[in-house]
Amino acid sequence: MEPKVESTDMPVSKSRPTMQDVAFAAGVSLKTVSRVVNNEPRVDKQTKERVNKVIAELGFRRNDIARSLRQGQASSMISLVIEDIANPFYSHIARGVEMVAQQYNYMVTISSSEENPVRERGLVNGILRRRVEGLLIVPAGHDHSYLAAEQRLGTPIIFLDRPPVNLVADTILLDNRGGTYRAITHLIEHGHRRIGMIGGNPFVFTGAERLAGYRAALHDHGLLFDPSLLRFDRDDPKRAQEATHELLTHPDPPTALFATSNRISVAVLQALHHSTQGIAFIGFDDFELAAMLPLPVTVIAHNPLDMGQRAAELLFARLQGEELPTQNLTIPTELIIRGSGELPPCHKE
Amino acid sequence: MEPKVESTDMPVSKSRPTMQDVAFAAGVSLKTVSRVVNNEPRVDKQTKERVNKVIAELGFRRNDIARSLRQGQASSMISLVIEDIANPFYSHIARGVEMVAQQYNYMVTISSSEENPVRERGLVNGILRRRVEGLLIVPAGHDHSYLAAEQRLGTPIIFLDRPPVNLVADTILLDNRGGTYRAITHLIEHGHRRIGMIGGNPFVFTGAERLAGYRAALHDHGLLFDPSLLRFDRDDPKRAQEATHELLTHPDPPTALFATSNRISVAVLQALHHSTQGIAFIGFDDFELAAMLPLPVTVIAHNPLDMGQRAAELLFARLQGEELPTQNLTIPTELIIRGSGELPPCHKE
DNA sequence: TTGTACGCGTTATCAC
DNA sequence: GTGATAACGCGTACAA
Repeated sequence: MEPKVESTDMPVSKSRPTMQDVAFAAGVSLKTVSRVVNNEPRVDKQTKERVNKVIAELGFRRNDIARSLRQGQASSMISLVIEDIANPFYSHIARGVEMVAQQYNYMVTISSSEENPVRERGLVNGILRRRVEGLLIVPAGHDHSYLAAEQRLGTPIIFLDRPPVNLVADTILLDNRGGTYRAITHLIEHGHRRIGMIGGNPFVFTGAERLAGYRAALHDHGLLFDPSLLRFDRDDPKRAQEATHELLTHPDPPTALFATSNRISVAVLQALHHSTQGIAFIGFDDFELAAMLPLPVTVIAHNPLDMGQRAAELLFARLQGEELPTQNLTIPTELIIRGSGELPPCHKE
Repeated sequence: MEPKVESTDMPVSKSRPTMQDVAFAAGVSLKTVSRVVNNEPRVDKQTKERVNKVIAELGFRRNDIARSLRQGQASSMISLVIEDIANPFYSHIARGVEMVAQQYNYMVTISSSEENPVRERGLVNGILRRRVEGLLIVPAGHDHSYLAAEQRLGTPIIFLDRPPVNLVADTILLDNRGGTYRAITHLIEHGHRRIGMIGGNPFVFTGAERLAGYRAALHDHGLLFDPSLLRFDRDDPKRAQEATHELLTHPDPPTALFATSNRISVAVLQALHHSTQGIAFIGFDDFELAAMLPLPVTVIAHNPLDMGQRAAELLFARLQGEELPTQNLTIPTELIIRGSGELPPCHKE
């Protein structure tokens, strides 16, 4: 296909028109074009029209890279680093962030760290080299002291879902411990004494907090903590299903299960699907269709979209120079009773 | 050149260290620092070490904005414009795009158009002003001729899920018509003669294609096309549920339903949840837990992550100068039989 | 109202 | 090996 040549006296070149080109074609100075482009007040009506016409003809578009270089650091971009955008928890956070960013005419870059500290650091370095104005991060790494210099230079950095390590920064967390405590207590109140828990990495902040909530609930109700009822590092669906089977065939099996994330919940429920044992179940994180399964699923729910919005709002407040002390927000959780968490203990036979 | 009034000594305060600062502190020239930073070959081992030490001390980070200004348009960023990142269909596309982009050390900006042409255009303009190197877009607008100039300047633009209007560009689509044809045929083969369809906007490309597939399947099997069995503009869950009830209470009701998207499927299934009528159902798009509902859901499935990957791969091929004719790819769909689509017709009583 | 000169932080060119 | 100088495309300060 031949590119269609348009009827201009300017040759259709392969290079992008600049303000200089526009100025030349309109017979004005570069600065005048700049004024028109940026809607500055003192420009003659006719000059403005002529310039705008040329801009349209040439298909000129302001180069925001050059602009932000000149203006300091106004790249009008912020970045979000999460674990995996395909996970609904993170995609809802991303949506919340983006909604706020659009109000400010900012773009958002989104990168998935895949829970890999090395990758995370590479991503963050790339982001900062591009001089984005702010960073929202769900950290995977275990040391964020390397961000201190960046913070001092004025780049707002906000941690979501997990706190920073070796760094003081704004942080927005879920009530992991309280939510889990609530879930376990709920099961205990329904008569359960042996409650299995299937989770991810127990050394990651959220994992540790949820484990702490589990232990606290047992302790406060005078129940024994039995490590043989716990399975960790089960973020992989296959491994979560294996864990489920292990617990079901435990010599003294649990009568209830608690899963610490949406992904794990789904895998566990799949494993339980063909089981005839009516085992009680509660999961951390709500998920679509939880209410429509044969046995509707009781969950600890929260609002990740809100989490993203509040994080972004805080970021923009800082970008606009508001002087706030370091913020530590906690998003509340809620027990949604649907049926699976209210089953009574039912011993195998 | 003479007056070097600034930066006599003093540790860095509020301003970001530049190569100039590093050069001064290391007692070398600007260019030498540049060589070290970019790992250029001809630098003395010792000089390199010294410079690197100063870089670490000062916390210097290359300014990629300035770099890309100088280098032409190497912003190392591409952009993805979709309808809503919180929708699993789009978040999986995004994941696929990002996986490929990471291999090339590119960042991805993601923006949600919310199916609004005006917003879409605003987003695209902002993206192009920032001199992003390539654009992947699920278009909402009905005229993309304004992108022709940008294309000629060499920016690869790839359309996903829907084709461009008034523009020739690479396009990656689903087999909407074929998938729908397959679903409807499947229902017909199971004895259905009256098949309801609940969809979104029938004038959007995907909607029109799916409707065409529906009509073709009916026609090829000698069945009458009855418009009273169709409901459109039901992307909103509430409205999809209303549509379901309308069809269930139709004087001569359908014995099977087809929903044209994941969102609509979920809403329809919720509406059917408390219905006692055993109506057959197939949905376009697979979704998590479809297999685990009381009546496992038969769907027309496809692979959005693959769609994102292939789009991104095509984009990078073009960025690297490969001269290909305009590509028109189609992602295949697959009928996944789970039970809901195999119910026989069951007349109300 | 409009134009000139310079600087933003980096890389390319071409000397030394 | 290393360094001086000129771009890149735009905005700021100030002059005309």
